Amino acid sequence: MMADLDKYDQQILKILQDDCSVSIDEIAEHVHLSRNACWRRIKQLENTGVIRKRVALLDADALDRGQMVFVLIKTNQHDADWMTKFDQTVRHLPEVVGAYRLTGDLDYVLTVRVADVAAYDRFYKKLIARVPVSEISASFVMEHMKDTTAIPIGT
Amino acid sequence: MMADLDKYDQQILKILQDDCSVSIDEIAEHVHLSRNACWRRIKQLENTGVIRKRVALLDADALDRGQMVFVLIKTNQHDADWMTKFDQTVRHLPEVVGAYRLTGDLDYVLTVRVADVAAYDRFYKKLIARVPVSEISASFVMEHMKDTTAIPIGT
DNA sequence: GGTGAAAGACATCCCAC
DNA sequence: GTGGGATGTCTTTCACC
Repeated sequence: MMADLDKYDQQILKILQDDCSVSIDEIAEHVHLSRNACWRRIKQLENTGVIRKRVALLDADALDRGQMVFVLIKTNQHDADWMTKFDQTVRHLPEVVGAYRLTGDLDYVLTVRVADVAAYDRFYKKLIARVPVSEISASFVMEHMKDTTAIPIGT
Repeated sequence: MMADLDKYDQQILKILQDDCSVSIDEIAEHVHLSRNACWRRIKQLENTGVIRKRVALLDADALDRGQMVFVLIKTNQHDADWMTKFDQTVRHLPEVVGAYRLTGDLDYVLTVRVADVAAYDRFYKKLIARVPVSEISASFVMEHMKDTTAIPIGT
């Protein structure tokens, strides 16, 4: 799976996943390549899908979504129908920003963004109205110690 | 906490958190404002911190970090010293991309990005060598059903 | 890989409303 | 707050070493 990325590519990626608003000239200066060489590499990284997209990260508090919640879920219905329903439900509920199927004791974990505990309760009622789950527990985030979209490179 | 963002600001933010490489002209066209009005609004959203940063999202597989792991942690040492040590440990371990202190039965959850199960084991050994935890369990992500950095707006 | 040059797109800022 | 227009910077694409 690992594309063959040399140290120049890795350096470029490190910069861009921290701040993609820097100009190509600045990148070229940091990695000690010409502007053109940098540009060509970035284009290729985009075309090969190593760079998936460029997005703005917003302040959740400013948008009244300051409360992040981890929702741990177990099911007793391990059939394809239930899975499809669950899948569609979490995709459509806007509060859900992450949904993962897991190994181990847990079956699923959701990451949910809401304004406050009351808003979570409304979300919870919506969720269980649409798909039955045998066990569900919410853990509210009290402190974000670390939270990055940057993937560790070369460590 | 909620900044007073009108529908124009909200539309602009929706576009940028999905793709920040679009030009201001395109945004202006979509929200039916002049290029200038859009530009001023974006600058203000940046200055007030509603737009925190702009980043490139990379393909974890291409960087050999395709395995995401949720690490659920409980401690029996609820003192400030332990907390400081734990905090510093997760901040310095590059595999950790998210670390959250929670309410409820769990104390902490980490999101970790590694190449595979063997790499997780190496991480696990590093972690417990640096800070004692009374209970720790790893759940490996089998399927990413949803995974977005976009914060739900106006829903 | 590098240079330079040229075209156009783009962000930026001043002005008037 | 809005839009129009001038300006300079940047990206993008050449051809070529």
